[in-house]
Amino acid sequence: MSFEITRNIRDGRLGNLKTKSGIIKTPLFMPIATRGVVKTILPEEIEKIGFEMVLGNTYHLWLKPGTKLIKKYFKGLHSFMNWNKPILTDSGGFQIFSLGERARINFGKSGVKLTEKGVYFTNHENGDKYFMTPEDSIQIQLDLDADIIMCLDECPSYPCDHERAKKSLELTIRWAKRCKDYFDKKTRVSRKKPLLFGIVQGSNYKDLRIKSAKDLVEIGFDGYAIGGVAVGEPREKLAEILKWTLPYLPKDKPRYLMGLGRPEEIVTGVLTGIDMFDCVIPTREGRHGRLFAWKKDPNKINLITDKDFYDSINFKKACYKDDLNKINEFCKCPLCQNFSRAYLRHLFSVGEPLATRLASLHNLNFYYKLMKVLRKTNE
RNA sequence: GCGGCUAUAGUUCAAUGGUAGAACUCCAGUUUGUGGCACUGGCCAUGAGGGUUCGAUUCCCUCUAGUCGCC
Repeated sequence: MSFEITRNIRDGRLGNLKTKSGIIKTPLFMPIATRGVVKTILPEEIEKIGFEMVLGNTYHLWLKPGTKLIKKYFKGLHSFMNWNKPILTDSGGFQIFSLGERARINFGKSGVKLTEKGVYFTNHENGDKYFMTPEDSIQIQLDLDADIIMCLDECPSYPCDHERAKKSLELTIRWAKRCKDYFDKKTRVSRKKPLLFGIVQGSNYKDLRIKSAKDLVEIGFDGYAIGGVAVGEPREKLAEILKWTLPYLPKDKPRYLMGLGRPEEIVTGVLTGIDMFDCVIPTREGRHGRLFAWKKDPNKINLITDKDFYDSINFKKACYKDDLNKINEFCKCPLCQNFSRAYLRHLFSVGEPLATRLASLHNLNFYYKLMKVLRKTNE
């Protein structure tokens, strides 16, 4: 397990991340395969675009189909979903809290209850009651045979006062220690160990972010994630939080900004020193008709100086009904190579599933190209 | 030709002698460790003419259009 820095981008790094399923280039973006599938997209298509790692979700996969099936009959998520490159699994912490709101809508109450030992929550789809400890989360992720696994954390929403944020991150730190202890015990004899990442919390308070980072580093992880970002705080807070936190994280370990983001936020992240990203934006917005388009040739863009490099266009709009142009002249995806704006708008307007597939493929191509350009920046 | 029925938003349908509602479309916005096609807003209507009435989209008459039945 190592993180080899090969080049510098300003304060950040460009490197190779070694996992048990292979060495992959950073900075990288992970498409989200919550339920063991990047919605509507085949693994071979993900790989063809260039992505080297996807994100699976402990929460969803635990509820359905359950780890018994995946572990016993498939020996892990790779074989189950037919993806043999690296997989990162989220711990489930974020979903228990973010989907608590959905459970509230469906069943009248969120059902989320935190205790020192673990968290009680309600399945947002059918109302079933569950209890998960930090140890459970690690065990599920080991059963899924992920390459990078995350500590169970509490992710408070915004706004969150200082006292609550402090209590929350202290619980997250105690849970992180338990995750690490359990992980070490369970992987002592393993030849191919996954990497275990800790998650920095602390809302948007400088002292708490620093404390969180220091305490995690003291426990010692294979990588460090920045969590609790893009939960409703003002956008300009992102760069601030990164600048507070990153100096306290070891330079020879990968840093992962959880859940982000928009293209310009990913640029900010890379330039500040983030190595890994994941986000629902390319796939979810694609499914809803919004597509990213380069304003100029991405191979000629300087992302350090050029802040206005793309458009985000809603192709459900009637103004594209008779638009015979390609979606984006700079894109090499199947949609842009073969179809018109009018055709895509038609597919969306009649609700054909191919619309969401083509749009997801397009946006994933955009995000991959963005990462590729960022890896070349200041080469 | 005779008789019945209908006429409300771009479309399909509500309601009412006193501010005309909904769904879809359309228009705008939202989506950040996934919501399987979502969410939040917004625009747009009583076929035409006359009568009764303080007031008619509503009741009455004529016309027009559609629709069904009969010859």
